[in-house]
Amino acid sequence: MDSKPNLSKELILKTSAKLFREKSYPQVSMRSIALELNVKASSLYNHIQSKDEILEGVIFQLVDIFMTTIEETSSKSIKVHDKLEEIIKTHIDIAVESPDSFATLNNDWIYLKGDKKVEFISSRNLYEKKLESILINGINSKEIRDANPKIIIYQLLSPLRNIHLWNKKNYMTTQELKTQLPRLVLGGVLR
Amino acid sequence: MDSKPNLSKELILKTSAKLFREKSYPQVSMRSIALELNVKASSLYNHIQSKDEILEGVIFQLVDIFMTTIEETSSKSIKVHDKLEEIIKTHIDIAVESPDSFATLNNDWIYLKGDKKVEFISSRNLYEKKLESILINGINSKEIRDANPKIIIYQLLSPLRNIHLWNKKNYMTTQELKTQLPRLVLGGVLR
DNA sequence: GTCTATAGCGTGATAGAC
DNA sequence: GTCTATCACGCTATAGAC
Repeated sequence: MDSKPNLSKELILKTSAKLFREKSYPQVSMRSIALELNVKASSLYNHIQSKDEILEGVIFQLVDIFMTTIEETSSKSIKVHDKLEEIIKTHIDIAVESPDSFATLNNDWIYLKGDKKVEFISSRNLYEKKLESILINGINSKEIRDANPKIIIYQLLSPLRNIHLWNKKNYMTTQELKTQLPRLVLGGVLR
Repeated sequence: MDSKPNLSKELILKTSAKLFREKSYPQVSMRSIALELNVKASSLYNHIQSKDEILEGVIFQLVDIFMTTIEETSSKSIKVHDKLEEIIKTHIDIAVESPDSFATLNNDWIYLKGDKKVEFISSRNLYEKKLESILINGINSKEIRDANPKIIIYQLLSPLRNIHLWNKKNYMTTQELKTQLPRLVLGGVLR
């Protein structure tokens, strides 16, 4: 950012997410966010109430998307295999489209405070419950290997929550990710 | 810790790792470490030089173990499948035996500074290189599905680096992890 | 709506008595 | 080797001029 842009909450969130990803939330000061935006730190407070509010904004923008899409996918009348593939592709889409917020969501949620932290953890638990019930359906219908569903969830979600790391290094294209990842991830799950 | 123990560097590292895991490195003050040990913060400095040194100690204890074991596994004359299984089991062992240090290694390495951060990243890259060359051997010998090795690494390492999270919730026993995880993880990889 | 100046606080670390 | 006291610093956030 060289010239002085029109400051807005949205711009502050976007810029902050980039810095949070690079250095993590506690290492990013209000001064450093302001510097990136070519203003003084005190100017930020005309658009946001606190540093916490920035973190909450970045994270819950994505939480809302994840919760909406898992709800939609859950309620579709399609095969379990297709539901899982849809979930995987949604993760890839979000990680590719908003890599900074995605990284912040996954790395910096611990720095949420009070109610917001509780809300985040509840949402995450609910997401995992939805996924678990899809998996249990798949186990019952013999579409999915009969293993502990908790382990399967962990086996599915761990790579998905790290896509931003691996994608950053440009080891592979988004297209390659989208074709190879579902096959590879689901290869150990389906039967 | 109720009574006053004999302070030592080892005890400080162990106690700190527990706190780092709970709250992350920047949120753990020297005062809070001291409180946990029933001493004053200034007393810690008779056993360690700085807060940074604590983090480095916790992390590199495990880095050394990982680097030694990957080296050993690499050079064994066994099937690729068995090498991968050994690597997975080593991760489980370390995560079960030293969950606090393991969590700190995976979550808080970004807070390393200067040379130590560089050294950490080099080690991690070297570890991944070793794993990659095992995988490439497996692809050549047709033991492993022909996919982008970088994606396979990511698919293998992501769950392994999160074992402490899932194990903490006691969803499954260590034994269950050791039997189910390799089968599940490798199911998508082997052919 | 942005600025300068500063309040108020918590931090890592040190000096020096015991 | 542990303590009390304290320094120096960087942080979030606010007050008030423009």
